[in-house]
Amino acid sequence: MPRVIEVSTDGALVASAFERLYEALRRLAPRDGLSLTAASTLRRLQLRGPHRLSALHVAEGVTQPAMTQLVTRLERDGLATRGPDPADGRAVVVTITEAGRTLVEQRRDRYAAALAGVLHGLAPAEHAVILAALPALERLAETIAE
Amino acid sequence: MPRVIEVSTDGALVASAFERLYEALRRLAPRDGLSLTAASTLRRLQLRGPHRLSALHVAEGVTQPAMTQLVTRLERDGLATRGPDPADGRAVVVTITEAGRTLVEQRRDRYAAALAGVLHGLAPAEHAVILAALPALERLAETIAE
DNA sequence: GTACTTGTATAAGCCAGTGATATAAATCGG
DNA sequence: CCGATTTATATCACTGGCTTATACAAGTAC
Repeated sequence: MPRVIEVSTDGALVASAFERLYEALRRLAPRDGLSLTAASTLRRLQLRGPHRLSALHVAEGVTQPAMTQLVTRLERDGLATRGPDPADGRAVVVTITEAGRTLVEQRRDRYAAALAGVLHGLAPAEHAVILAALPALERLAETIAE
Repeated sequence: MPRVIEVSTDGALVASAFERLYEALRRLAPRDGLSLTAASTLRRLQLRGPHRLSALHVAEGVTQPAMTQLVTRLERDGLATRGPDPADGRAVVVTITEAGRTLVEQRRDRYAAALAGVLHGLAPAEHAVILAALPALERLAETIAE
């Protein structure tokens, strides 16, 4: 049974806690008709600017047809636009619209408000230890994202 | 602009970090054809025993037809079974199968291994501060789940 | 026992993903 | 500079997973 005990124990501990946290965060997420991929793609477009469609499909970990269809829906809903790439006639450049930015900000605001409410229900010490762990958690996320 | 500054600032901080963490964890999740709801439902059945279909749909936050269909797929895939409720002729009791338990455990193991690998890449101090925050994060998850 | 309520199922429709394939633009070897 | 190949995107057919609306059978209340 023993095999790299320390690391695998930590992994199991963290996995168990993160499984529950993930489920909880899923329930906290705003229900405004954006799929997880749609929300993530919009955030990416807002934070890091226009992307080629192929860059988006790789970054979001979905197939290229899935991203083509997602961009079509985003465009139809006025959240993003397709444009040509002056440097490559085959490529499509996807850009977030003002409405898209507004939606991303609204989602973040609502999410933040919901989280603030929940944090409020914790003991000050619990609150503090979570705040203290945030930089490490962001590093963890960064590491996973490669 | 200022409105309950302290809490809303914490909420925004935590929201920003959790948004990224959530995305990262989503990428880390095993791709074995189980939807988020399917995985969550199986975990619930494993941890807390058989449930009536109506209890599952409420707990998982989906509509009743969605749960009927999910249970149908779980049954078809041999991961759960439908049974009668001796106390109520209308009700259906859903029970996880051995194959279902095995799948849940495999997922958790793979998830734990992946997380352990990532944690390994962090500095010891980061690792430690995350471990220290786990109980508070579990409490947070509990609070969200009501 | 009729009327109401509750638990589940069915139907129709949209969104979101897949693999296979098509097509146009770019690149490359001769 | 031209045919062959590669690259970027789109289209097609299909499945899964969710929704609302509705049907129906079993329990409950009078």
